[in-house]
Amino acid sequence: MTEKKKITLKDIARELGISISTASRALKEHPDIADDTIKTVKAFAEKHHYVPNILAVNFRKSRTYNLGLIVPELVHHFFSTVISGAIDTAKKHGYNILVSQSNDILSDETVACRTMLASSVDGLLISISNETLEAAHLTNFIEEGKPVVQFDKITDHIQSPKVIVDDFEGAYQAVKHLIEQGYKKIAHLRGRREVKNSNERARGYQQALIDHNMETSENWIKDCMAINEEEGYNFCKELLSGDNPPDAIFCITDLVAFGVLKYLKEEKIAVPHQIGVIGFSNWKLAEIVSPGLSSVDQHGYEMGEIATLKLIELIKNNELDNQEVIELKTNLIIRESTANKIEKPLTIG
Amino acid sequence: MTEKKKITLKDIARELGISISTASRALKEHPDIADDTIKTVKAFAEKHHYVPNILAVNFRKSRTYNLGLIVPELVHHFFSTVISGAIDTAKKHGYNILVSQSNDILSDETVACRTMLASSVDGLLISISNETLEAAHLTNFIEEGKPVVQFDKITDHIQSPKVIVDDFEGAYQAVKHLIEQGYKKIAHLRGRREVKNSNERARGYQQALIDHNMETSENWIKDCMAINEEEGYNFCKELLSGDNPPDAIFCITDLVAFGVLKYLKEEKIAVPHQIGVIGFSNWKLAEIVSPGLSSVDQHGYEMGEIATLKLIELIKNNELDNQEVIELKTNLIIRESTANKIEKPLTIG
DNA sequence: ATCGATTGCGCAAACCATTGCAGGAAGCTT
DNA sequence: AAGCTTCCTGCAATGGTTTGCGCAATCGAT
Repeated sequence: MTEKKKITLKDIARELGISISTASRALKEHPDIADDTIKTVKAFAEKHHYVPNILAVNFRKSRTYNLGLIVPELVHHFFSTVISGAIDTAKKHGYNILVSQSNDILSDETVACRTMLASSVDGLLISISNETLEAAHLTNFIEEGKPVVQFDKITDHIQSPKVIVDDFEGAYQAVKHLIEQGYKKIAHLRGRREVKNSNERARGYQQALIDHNMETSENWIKDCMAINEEEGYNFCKELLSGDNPPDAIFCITDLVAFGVLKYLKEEKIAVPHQIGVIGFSNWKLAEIVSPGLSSVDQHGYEMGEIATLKLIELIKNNELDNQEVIELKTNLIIRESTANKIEKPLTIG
Repeated sequence: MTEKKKITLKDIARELGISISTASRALKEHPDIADDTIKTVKAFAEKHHYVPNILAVNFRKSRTYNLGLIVPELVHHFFSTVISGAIDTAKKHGYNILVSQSNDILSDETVACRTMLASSVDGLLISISNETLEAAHLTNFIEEGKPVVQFDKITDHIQSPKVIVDDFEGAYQAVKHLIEQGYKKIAHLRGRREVKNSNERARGYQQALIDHNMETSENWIKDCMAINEEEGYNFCKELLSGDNPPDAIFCITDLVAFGVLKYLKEEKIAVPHQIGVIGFSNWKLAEIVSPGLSSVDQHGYEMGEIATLKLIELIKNNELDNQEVIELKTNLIIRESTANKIEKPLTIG
């Protein structure tokens, strides 16, 4: 195979009759080196396609310019959007991203962390699994002097910057919107009680109801465990078969909302006129299904960008005790599924 | 701040009064080393949490155990599924995956390749962009002695193993299915002419029509350039407004099919009874929309697995001239959107 | 002519693990 | 007792780059 032989600083030095250190410094335009020398060395390097041996550089500097990124699930619209933002941002700053997934299983997450640490990433971006209630595996990073930035699904058990979405406010706005559309009995298909985001959204839901003096009922709140379409379908059925059924449903995420929509369609219950439905996350599907699903956009790409920028900043400054919380605002995206009373052109934003 | 000081072989050697080489060999249970020594060294290493400096090891071995992975788009159901398979497989074999995206732009792809090469991945997994008509950036890899494995979207301009889906057969089966359901005038929203997969699918479409003596028409074939929902919508409109409109549409991908479904719904044209629709790729959405979209499953996860396994194999054997083509069979997934005549329970698979 | 500053460059150590080779020690055979 | 294994261990080089420090030469100022 035509393996191009790579030349090293040593080769340059030998050929040009200078020392290795001079060659090294010349390539970096070090002020100690004469312009002529710099020019010669650079020309020679160029001509012979000199590329520094990155492995040697990494070794010398104890840096890899690789960042670890762990998400619960890779095949997931929101997370892949975040990853996309992270990768693009990292690239801009000369970093690569090493991706791994926890499948929402703590042991997988721990292993992923270990692998990342072993392969010497310079820092870690993580959205924790549902099972992650303590954070020894994350503390390891900090102890090794490698910063961690959490995003979206976070834990307070380690001190690190956190980039999150204002789940409370997003939920509040979603429910407020339902109220403004004239819905009176608003149900919530919520997520697990151990997961902070779920609790925040549930809190937003409740606060909005209270602030607007709306009817509430424990029966209108259902706990989704798996957060999938099927749960949406089943809980919707359950909600509508009880007495005093709701006339609108706020779902923890779009996927659940799709299940709801599916059930309603099967039962020929009109959306949005008989029942309003709103999701969360603004998946690609939300704009594609009909009726279009109103949802709350979480700005995943931006979240990836910001978290990555923050991490790079920490690495550069060797900061390990930063605890900044960056909260992104959500965007209410109004589509047909909640266009109940108001017939005027839909507002977005 | 509590940076644990990492200990090195040197420390072990000093503390135990042996040489560095003995320490190194003891940890590897080298036969030259006395059992007692091995036990002592291991105990000491364990106690002080010795971890070999991976950077030094990489440097010494010129290996990183990192694999590069480049896809056109990250936020994409099929590709994220492939990535998921690749990551899980890599992890099992002690490799990490470095992910990057080309956005279907050649220059981005080239840059991504360069970055990957510079950061010294041990090999590359790539699905090329629509714009990639030559492959100098890929040849670079081979020249550096780093194997490349292509998957899904491939080019014949470099010699490398390729993991692909049998697009021809998948398309053939999809169209055959439409024919069997009694559709008579089958249209095809195809992809770009420069893209191999598109051509294969179009070929499968045509062959199926020919083999079953079906009516054909140039007017029933439309070229999608962006491969999005909008194109599906517009071309569907165009198809149905011409004379001799089709009664079934085979779409290059599910996203296009969703556009088609949307138009049909707006126009209140019944699917599958007036028009049958089938997609390709079996996106998550396909099972969620209603009517459920029939599609062709490409086994993305498996593709990721296989491509990664192949790459690791090449790396281990230092093979650079392998040109094996691994072709995965597709799965026809039948849902409501094509259930025209036949009312019996739907078969899947 | 001397001193001091400045400029340009090289020596060598350091980073850490790996490994070929040499050699010492102990135990065995003749 | 000399010679021969067998076992165990250490020396030292290797990989490529970076960097602190020191040295030499040059130049200007006194």
